[in-house]
Amino acid sequence: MARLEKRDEIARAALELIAENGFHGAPMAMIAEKARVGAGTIYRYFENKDVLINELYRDLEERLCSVLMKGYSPEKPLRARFIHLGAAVLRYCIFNPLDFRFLEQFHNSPYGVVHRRDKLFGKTDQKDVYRELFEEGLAQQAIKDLPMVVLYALAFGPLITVARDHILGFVVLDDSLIEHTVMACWDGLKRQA
Amino acid sequence: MARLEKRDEIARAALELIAENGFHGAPMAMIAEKARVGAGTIYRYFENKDVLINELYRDLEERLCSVLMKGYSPEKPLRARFIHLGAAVLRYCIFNPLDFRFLEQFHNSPYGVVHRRDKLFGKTDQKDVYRELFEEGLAQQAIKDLPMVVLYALAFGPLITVARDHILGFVVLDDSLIEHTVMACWDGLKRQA
Amino acid sequence: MARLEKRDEIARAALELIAENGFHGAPMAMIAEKARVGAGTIYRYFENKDVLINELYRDLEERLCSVLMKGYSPEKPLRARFIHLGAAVLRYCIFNPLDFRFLEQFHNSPYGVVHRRDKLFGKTDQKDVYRELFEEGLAQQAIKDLPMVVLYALAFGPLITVARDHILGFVVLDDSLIEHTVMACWDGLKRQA
Amino acid sequence: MARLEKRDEIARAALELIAENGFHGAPMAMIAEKARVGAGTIYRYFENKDVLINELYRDLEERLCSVLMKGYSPEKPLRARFIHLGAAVLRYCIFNPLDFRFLEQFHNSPYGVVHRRDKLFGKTDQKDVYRELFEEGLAQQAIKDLPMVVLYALAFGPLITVARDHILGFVVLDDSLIEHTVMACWDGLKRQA
DNA sequence: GATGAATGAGCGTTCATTCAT
DNA sequence: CATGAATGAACGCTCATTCAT
Repeated sequence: MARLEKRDEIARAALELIAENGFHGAPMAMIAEKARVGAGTIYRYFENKDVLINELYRDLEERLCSVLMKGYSPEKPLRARFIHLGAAVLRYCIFNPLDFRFLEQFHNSPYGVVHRRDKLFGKTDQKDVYRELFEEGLAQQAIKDLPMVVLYALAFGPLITVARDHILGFVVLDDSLIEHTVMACWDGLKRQA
Repeated sequence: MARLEKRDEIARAALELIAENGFHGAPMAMIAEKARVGAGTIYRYFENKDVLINELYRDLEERLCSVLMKGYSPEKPLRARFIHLGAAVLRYCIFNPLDFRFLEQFHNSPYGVVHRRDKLFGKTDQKDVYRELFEEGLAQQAIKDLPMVVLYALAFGPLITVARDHILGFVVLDDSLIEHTVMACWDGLKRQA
Repeated sequence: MARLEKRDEIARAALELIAENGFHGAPMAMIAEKARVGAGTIYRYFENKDVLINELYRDLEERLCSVLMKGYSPEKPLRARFIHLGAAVLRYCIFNPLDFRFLEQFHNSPYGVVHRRDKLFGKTDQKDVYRELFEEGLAQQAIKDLPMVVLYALAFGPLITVARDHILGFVVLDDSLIEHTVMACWDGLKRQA
Repeated sequence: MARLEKRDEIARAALELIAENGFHGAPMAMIAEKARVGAGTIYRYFENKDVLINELYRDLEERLCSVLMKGYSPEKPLRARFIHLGAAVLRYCIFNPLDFRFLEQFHNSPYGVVHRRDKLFGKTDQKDVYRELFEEGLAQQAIKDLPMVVLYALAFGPLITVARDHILGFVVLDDSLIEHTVMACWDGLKRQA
């Protein structure tokens, strides 16, 4: 098995177990077993459990980001772009429930806090398609004049909540409902007439 | 120290530690130490850690609920009532960050899932002021015709996100911003012209 | 409640719980509850758990001894006397399963060893009807010339085993079977032709 | 150290401590210390304390059984065979006092009750040399017509009692005394002329 | 005298991490 | 390199005993 394959095997196993059972329901030994490697082997690829979790998150963010950008065209109107992105996020979460569950675990933990702080206050220079979109909307006076953080909240807050409820079976999101939910988020963002 | 005082001492210590470090960062021994009682003492007041956590939640829910209803008048128009509730929730979270952090930990855990399921699908008969408000809004065709679960998401999703960001210091919510944020949530809910 | 009544209440509760659950399945708090007294109260009557257990045993031994002697007449022939005693022991055990279970727990524990040592090697001066009977049998050359300890074993070993099996439901001892079992023990003891 | 050596080290330590102090006087930490391994190591070899105890018993039963059968020839007369077995049991207990003390602890505990029930009422298909012997004796009308359970009691009850007393130093069993004791047990079993 | 709340050492068990093979 | 046996600190919880009321 090539080096990268083994790393992936471990990452997949870890993500799955953490998604299903939380950080504390995913002991390293269980991850090793699921990945069909020795327990010690994990430490050749990841310095320790914290590092493993953070790298898992990075991988996931990248994957999600590339999905979001598929079919995204900056020429379209703001609303259409927002709805494209929102629907893509929601669909990704729904069709990749393990990824979503992991993301939730991550965000709701000390890991997530640190990560979010870094993201909001520089420390990272990755361009953020949402930030761009919001800034453009602000410049055009198309969306409400609220702090960036609040705009994020209005856009993502409902999506995350609704995705979790779908995965838990509290609601069934079909294509139409996804669209309507994202449109409702837009209504929250946009300047009202 | 009176019985109730000691119970409260333990509850406060537990809530604080859980809020700050999560369930797994709040061992019983540490709770005992913080509450300045013996480790065994906790078990005179709470059958076990699970029960402690659930009672903490119950207490908190009650406290929050009574705050929400203070000054709530069912005669006011829908929008005004929604904004009253939303602003009250947000203010509570901001001024009681430990309570809020605890609530988040709780909701994002098996405890929370069970609780939410019971709440959504009967099993509890406490009347829910939000549900009533949404049902009235639906009947009046004032808010969007979406499943109850989605309405909750549109109403609470942004508030929770924004409350967390305030507590983490990513944004400062003053009275005006609180009001505007809640109004934006209402825009998300209400039927657009 | 008079002092002795309360002592008895505690003793009965303790015996019952120990019989049913073993020493470690009978916490002091549970004994107190069953005896309807405060946990601390037990310590007014018994210095500590060890003392309680030993006194329980003493009480029981006394009770058993008095039952054995009921209807015992030293004038009857050896065999008849032996059978009287053996059947009485067996019947007592069967009709007082809690007492028997307690005795077993006691004998099979460090308590029992100490007690037995004291009994065999003096330290106690209570006269022992069995010892007398055996000594008489030895003198008459009616029973086998074996050490006293072995004679005890031949007499009691089977009775204890069979009593336990009855209580556990592995066999049902009726009057006839009791008699035959005790007679078989006598066959073990007596000098064969 | 090889895997089996370490398992044995743990098993020996556990057996010794349990024999000397009972199940509750043999905490896992103490077993680990005596076996010179870490506390967690025990759990690589035995799922938990219950399993450890049951495996200890199994091992012991096997050892004892193989000793019993050494030199046992089914062609010999009943009495000779019985005496061979009885003397072998007694000798084993005397020369392996830790094993014997452990067996006693085991039999006098919930573990033992379950095990005995299974043994008496099927659930196990291992052939039992004693049962065979008794059945043959019954068929030949050589031993008393009593329930199997009572026959066991007459055969083993005295042996167990006497073995314990030897180990505790209350009597010294030499070869001659062993033989005479077992013969006395036979007298208890056999039909009297 | 009687109480029962409080204690804290001790229990069985888990698991992130190390290191000899 | 890869392994997985070994570790031991830490966990949730129990209970004999004490002592303020």
